[in-house]
Amino acid sequence: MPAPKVAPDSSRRSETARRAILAAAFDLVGELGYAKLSIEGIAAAAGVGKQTIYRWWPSKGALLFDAFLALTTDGGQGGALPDTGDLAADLKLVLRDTVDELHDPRYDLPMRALHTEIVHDPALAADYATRLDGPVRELKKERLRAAQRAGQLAEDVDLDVAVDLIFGPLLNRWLQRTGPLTHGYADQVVDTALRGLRPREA
Amino acid sequence: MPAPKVAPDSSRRSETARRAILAAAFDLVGELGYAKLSIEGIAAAAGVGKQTIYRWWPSKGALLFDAFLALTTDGGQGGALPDTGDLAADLKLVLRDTVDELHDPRYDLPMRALHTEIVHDPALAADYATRLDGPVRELKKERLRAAQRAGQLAEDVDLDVAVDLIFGPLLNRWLQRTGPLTHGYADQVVDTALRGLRPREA
Amino acid sequence: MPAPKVAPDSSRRSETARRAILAAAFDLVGELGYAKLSIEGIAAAAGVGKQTIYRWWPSKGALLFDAFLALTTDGGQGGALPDTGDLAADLKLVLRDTVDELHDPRYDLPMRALHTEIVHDPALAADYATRLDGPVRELKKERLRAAQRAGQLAEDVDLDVAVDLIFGPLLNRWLQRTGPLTHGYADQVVDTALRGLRPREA
Amino acid sequence: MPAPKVAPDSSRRSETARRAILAAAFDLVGELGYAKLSIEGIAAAAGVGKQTIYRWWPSKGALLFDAFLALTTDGGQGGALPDTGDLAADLKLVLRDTVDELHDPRYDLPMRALHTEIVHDPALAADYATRLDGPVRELKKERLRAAQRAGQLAEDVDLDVAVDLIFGPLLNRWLQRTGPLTHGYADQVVDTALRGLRPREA
DNA sequence: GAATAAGCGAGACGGTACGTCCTGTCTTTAC
DNA sequence: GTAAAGACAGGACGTACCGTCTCGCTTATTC
Repeated sequence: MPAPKVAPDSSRRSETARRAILAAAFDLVGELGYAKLSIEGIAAAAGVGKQTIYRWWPSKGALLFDAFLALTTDGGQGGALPDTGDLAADLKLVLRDTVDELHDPRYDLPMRALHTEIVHDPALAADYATRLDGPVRELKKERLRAAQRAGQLAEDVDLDVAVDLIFGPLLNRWLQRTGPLTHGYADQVVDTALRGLRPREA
Repeated sequence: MPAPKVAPDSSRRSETARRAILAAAFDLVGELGYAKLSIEGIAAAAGVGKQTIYRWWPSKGALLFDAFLALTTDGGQGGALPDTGDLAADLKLVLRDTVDELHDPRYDLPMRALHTEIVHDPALAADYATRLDGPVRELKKERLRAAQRAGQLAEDVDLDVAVDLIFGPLLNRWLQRTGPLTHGYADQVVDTALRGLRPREA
Repeated sequence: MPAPKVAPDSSRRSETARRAILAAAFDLVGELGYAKLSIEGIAAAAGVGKQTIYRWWPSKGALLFDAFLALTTDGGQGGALPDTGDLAADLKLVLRDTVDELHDPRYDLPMRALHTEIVHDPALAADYATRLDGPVRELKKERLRAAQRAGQLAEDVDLDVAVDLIFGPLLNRWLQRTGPLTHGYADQVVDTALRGLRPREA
Repeated sequence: MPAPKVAPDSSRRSETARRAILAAAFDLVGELGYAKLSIEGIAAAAGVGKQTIYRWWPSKGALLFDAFLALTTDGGQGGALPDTGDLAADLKLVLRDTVDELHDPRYDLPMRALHTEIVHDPALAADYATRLDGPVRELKKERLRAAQRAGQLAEDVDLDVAVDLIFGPLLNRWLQRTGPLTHGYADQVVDTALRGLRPREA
């Protein structure tokens, strides 16, 4: 074996530095955007040596991801989706909230940055699927399952496809700016996804 | 007026150089990926001075976009979507083709690169919407309109929303690698989008 | 013969352009200094195409030289050195004038630029020797010859060496800034050169 | 205080890099001449990043100067001028050596380059005066002082002026190529400077 | 007086170098 | 052995000019 690149001993790790780095990363990407974000800048803003970043994160994307995760976990509502019994209303509520969040400049740039890294880095994408998207998707599917039990959703629908249909369009429109991101659009997506495109049978 | 930054006189422009640059850009992004793509590299590969690139394109994204556009236009099928009378079958055909294309390494990296630039550059996004996505979307909507006339699609469906529902999920899954991108998935998306999520009324 | 690079037909030459170029060159080198002087800048300042400069001058140095020559010729006093019969006094007068001229910011930068080019370009140096330094040196030698006839200068002195001794030190001190350039220094040089360094014989 | 531009910590400086840079600079200017000397070229030849040059030297001239200084110091004879008791003979010896050195292609181009930079950069000129010209000039004056003590040089001669008269003409003729640079010329300069231009009194 | 040819302003071109910024590695010093 | 600090080799950035070239236009010959 040619020097297995011993993993750093995380027990000695400075929690202060870690937090400062994640905070600086999140702040800076919000200020400067993805293109102008640099490890050097993050290190300086965090009052940290560059090596401390390189020691613990394999890539800028991984760092960005952790910064996101820290944020989500810390203030995370973590809760399940609302269930008032009216599936359409509940979904519209959630999607409208998402619309609002995507309009928040505090999240806009960092999330765009994260998505960029995911697009180009399969390892990060896997991490994202496991640790961020996965849990959230599970909550969504849980709500849909409840709807199935309540007879509001077809039994034979693949829940992953359902989630893609309901939650994907918003993300697309936001990332690609193919159209305005409004509450109205959120409602239309929910209605259309639930009802389907075909005409009602007479 | 704040320094009008006179546009260069495009009548003097070298068509040879333009083509070499677009070809080099497309080839290089396919070879190296987005992260390692450099203007310097493109210039060298195209046998062109860097200034010739900076003179005519405002950003790496714009160049990438033009490279794409040139490709699409040149070999473009340009044609409308198939219309056999069976909407679901036709859509599945198109989506399956898209799946295959997204698996083609020749397009994978360049398209990821382009999408990245679009995510971060509103001006480019607008250009994309107008010149690439727009026309294609129009073709899609045309097929859907035909389906409406044939009574296969509800009259009151917003066609843009419909397009988003049908064609968006594939793109999302490809970009974010949230799941395998298969013909089966394409079929499921079409069926689910058309039929809707709700149980059939008895 | 491999394409003898036909010389341009100077009969068609635009006198307007020529003058504008020389004036712009002189002005710009005075403003910006040698290092920041560019052909492109001169062409722009003169309202002239770059090619018009490249057509008529082989190098930046040659152009600079012509600019100098034009200036000297136009306003040139051209006259001989003063001859009041008192060699030392006459030389001091001339050297003091030189000191003043070298302090004139209007001439300082351009002359430094010209000297730089001469140092590095033998062809230009030859031109300089023939067309600028030569005539002036001849006038100096003429004055010294008169002094010889008047018994104020040794008959066996090499006049070129004499000129070097009298006029060189000022130039050196100015170019290399090895000391202050004053009237007093000019006087000292003349006295010392004339009298020699040896003690008077008792 | 307007941005103190903190000086780099020279204790961390790499001696290897420093030496490689100075050597490369000296070699390259000898090969290519001043005009074609580039920081980029020096960095490449020295196997060094450009930044390492920009970090430690403020200008190309300063680097050139250090390259010279290193050379002089390393192999420097450092010694005083010869003193056989015969001032004229000793000076001729030294000047003839200088003539030979100025004909040595190994020194010609680098010295011309250095002089060019000095002419245009007062800060560098000051450095030159202090660290290179100064010490050498002191040695020259020391020899002249000895001559004064031996009664071979007038007591009231300003030694700086004397040095200028004796050593300046060679430099001038070399830089401006106003005439051939020979041993004979060196001898003539010494004789004329010592004896003066005036006829001997009967 | 029409044809032809040169000079002209303009500016795009393939290049080189600039000086800056950042990368990821390495070394030094302090804790 | 981690951390802050920062020098290092390397490489891309976007800009400025280089010297060449080609474009229409103007201006002189020359037939």
